Amino acid sequence: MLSNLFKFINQFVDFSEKEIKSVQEFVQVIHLNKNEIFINEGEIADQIAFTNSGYLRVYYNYDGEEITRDITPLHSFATALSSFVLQTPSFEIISAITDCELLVIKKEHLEYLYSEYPKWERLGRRIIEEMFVESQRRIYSFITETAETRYKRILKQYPDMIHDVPLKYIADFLGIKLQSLSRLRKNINW
Amino acid sequence: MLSNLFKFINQFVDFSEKEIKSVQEFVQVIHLNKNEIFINEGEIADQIAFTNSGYLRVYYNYDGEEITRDITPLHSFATALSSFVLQTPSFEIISAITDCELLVIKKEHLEYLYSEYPKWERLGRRIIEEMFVESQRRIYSFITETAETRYKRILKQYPDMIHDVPLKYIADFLGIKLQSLSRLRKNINW
DNA sequence: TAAATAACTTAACAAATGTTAAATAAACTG
DNA sequence: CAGTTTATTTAACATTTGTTAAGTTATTTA
Repeated sequence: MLSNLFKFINQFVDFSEKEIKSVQEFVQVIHLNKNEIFINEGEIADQIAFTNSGYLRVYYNYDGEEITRDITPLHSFATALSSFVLQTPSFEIISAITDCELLVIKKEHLEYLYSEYPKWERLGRRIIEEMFVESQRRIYSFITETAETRYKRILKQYPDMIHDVPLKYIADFLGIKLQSLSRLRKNINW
Repeated sequence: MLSNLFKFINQFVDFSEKEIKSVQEFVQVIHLNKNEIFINEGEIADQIAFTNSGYLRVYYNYDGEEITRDITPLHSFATALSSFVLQTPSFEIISAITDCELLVIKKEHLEYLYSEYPKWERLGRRIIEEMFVESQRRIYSFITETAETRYKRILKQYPDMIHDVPLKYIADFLGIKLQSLSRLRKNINW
């Protein structure tokens, strides 16, 4: 059940048997059905999820419309980040695009692990660093690439995503409208 | 000399006198003239800078052109992040837009502080979290806002920047061409 | 200070993306 | 399976941004 998580974690730090054990009492497995909400608007995000299976999306309401800012790839972490970090009410909503199995840990438990096990603090920092690098990469792609190139990049980087995630969410993720994505797909130049 | 840095640090953690002292032996003050390079392409970024005064830009060569991905606000941290984190050759270049005074710490010293003082690890994590939140905010603005709105946001968020930073860099930062920024400034709708 | 370079603006036309409004296709639900 | 909802496509026209090629203004340097 936790093996994907451990595989992920071991990319960043070497955990002893005991340190690995330390997580088990805090991690909770939850299942979300498609369209179920993990973190709602106005709530203070007190949990972070590792996606064991399925896709989540991070979106927010803007002018009466839902705008998807992020789609979490498989086996990655997701939370309403600014709410989680600053403990302020979330303007972001996180919900399940497909049925999901999540490994969830509460912020207070994470803080406990941070203070009790230095390697956990290190892990937290390394994961955030990694997410930050990816986020910067995405900014690059908004600055230099066309929507078509960004779309091809998704196909390459997350080939499974296209099967399970509706195009309207992918369009948002790319920063264009659904209709523009549809047109772009038709005229795509391989 | 270090007071801006301490002010910045104390937003995130409470350092004791002794912990504050721990930084002083590792922080080096350097001055860059306008256009001088702090981290070059191909180099492995082994330092991170706090901008005590002046503006840096992070850019890279793309198709023979320089593309500015980031302009560091005053009193913030800058490095070629993915190179610094992964210790791989940097494709990014960091250079001084204006004369700069930087407080610089080497990665090895930072790692030492991380391992020796848990609060430093915490500080590192908190600062990265903060940078990550800002980076996500920027992705939002690429997805939902027009270039005009993004430009107005810079004016509001960093009112001094406009005096010291050439528009060509700001245009890159906004993800548009210089000429488009110029047109947008003319037609701006307040 | 004159010449040179860099920064910024303008304009005409091209390309990309948005908007509105529909039609079709696919997936759910009773 | 029929009806309904959701997903996707298409098309015409509008708006935004890019491209190219100038020009003007400001700043730097000999």
